[in-house]
Amino acid sequence: MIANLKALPDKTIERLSQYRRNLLICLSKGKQHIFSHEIAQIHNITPVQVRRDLMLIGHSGTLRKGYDVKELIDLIGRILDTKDGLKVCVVGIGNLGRSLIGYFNGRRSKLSIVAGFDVNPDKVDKNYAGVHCHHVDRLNEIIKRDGITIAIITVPAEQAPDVAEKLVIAGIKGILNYTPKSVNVAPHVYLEEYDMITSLEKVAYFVKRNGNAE
Amino acid sequence: MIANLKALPDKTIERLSQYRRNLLICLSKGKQHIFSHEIAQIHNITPVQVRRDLMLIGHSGTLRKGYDVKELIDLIGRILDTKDGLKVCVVGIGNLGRSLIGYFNGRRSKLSIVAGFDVNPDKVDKNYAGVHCHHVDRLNEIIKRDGITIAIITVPAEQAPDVAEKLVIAGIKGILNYTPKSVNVAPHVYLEEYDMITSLEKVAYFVKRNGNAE
DNA sequence: GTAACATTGTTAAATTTGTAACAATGATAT
DNA sequence: ATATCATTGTTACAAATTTAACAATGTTAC
Repeated sequence: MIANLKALPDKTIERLSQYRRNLLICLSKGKQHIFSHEIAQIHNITPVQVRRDLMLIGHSGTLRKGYDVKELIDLIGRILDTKDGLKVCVVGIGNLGRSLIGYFNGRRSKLSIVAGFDVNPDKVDKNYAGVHCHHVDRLNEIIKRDGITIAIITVPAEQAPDVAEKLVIAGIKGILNYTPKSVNVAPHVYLEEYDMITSLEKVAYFVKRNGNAE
Repeated sequence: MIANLKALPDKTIERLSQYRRNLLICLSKGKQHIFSHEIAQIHNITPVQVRRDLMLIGHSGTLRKGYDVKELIDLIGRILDTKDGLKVCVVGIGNLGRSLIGYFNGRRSKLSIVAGFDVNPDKVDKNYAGVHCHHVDRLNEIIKRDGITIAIITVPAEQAPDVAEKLVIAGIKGILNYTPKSVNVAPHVYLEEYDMITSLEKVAYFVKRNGNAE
């Protein structure tokens, strides 16, 4: 690895992922160079922030010509991706789980959802957008067999802590928990949690606030 | 309104929403008092942060007895909720849209999803978990008719900017955008964006990082 | 009744994140 | 050839958020 010895800020990582996605679209449209203010506009942020992020990853643009789109995509890839990619599983094949699988499939080459898990016998051994669904009882076995390192939890909230525990035992290194129930994991496991209800209540709060202010 | 004249920090709002959800569970189990460190443990945060949040909303606990669960729930309600509630619509009745509707229905009394929209004729005029799906062409009409103030966007990414624009014109006050495409809205409209791919790539980055460190 | 203690509420420090300011630079116009 | 200009890269500043420190206080144990 070249220069990313010091950890990049969380928020920069998030933005890099987003930059890349849109840069790929730009590239597919034949755009070869892009200015910081163009990237900024796409993402509703300031050009300064874009330049700062790119500075942090050590990318240099050309004065008056902007950044080379292809180079930038490659560099972000070297930061975000692993050489051989990582395998992901989804635990809980409800609407949300299926939505994630469908959303993802074929989009990002270096991350791939390779397995699903559910307790419902109607779902077990069926395929969802090309992903095979196993019974949760086989969690440990399949994760180890296939070398899966990342798991997404989309089961009913009550079951989340239990699932998380099993995932950690199975050797999972990163968890994305979409249930409203926070889970505990060993410190070496990276945990990211997101809860849609919270987001909606937050929006509601600010709508209420703006209304009061008028 | 009593004391929330000064805006509360974003993150505090998010946590309040989560506290309340778990406090309701505690209450239903008959627990009447709770300590800051108990709340903290549920949410994987520090007791200090909990106390600080509660300080900000002006709640007082009883020394050595903790916080009165019911009082706290009520106070958070006074901050987050509006008296008559707010109406929400979901634009895009795919897996994610349906997941949100199912997830939400009946859970929070003060926010209710009252309408869905889609372009697919197979979905139009059907019900999803009790929510009627209209054709997107009727967006403006229905939003105004029913007094909907909040919208969740779960359409394919390319269509997000266009949908957002229509929503703003229809008078929506808050938008929750779940597509990877960032949208522009007038400054008086509160916008929250979340992208699942970004979260997953972020988890992958930190998994990679932890691995390298070893 | 007194001392020890657990727990709260608050102020201060540290960290993280975003914004502004501006020098450096090379292309473009005249 | 020179001046102007747009744009980058970087440093310094500001705002938001988290963490630490600790005084205040009422409860419990003795």
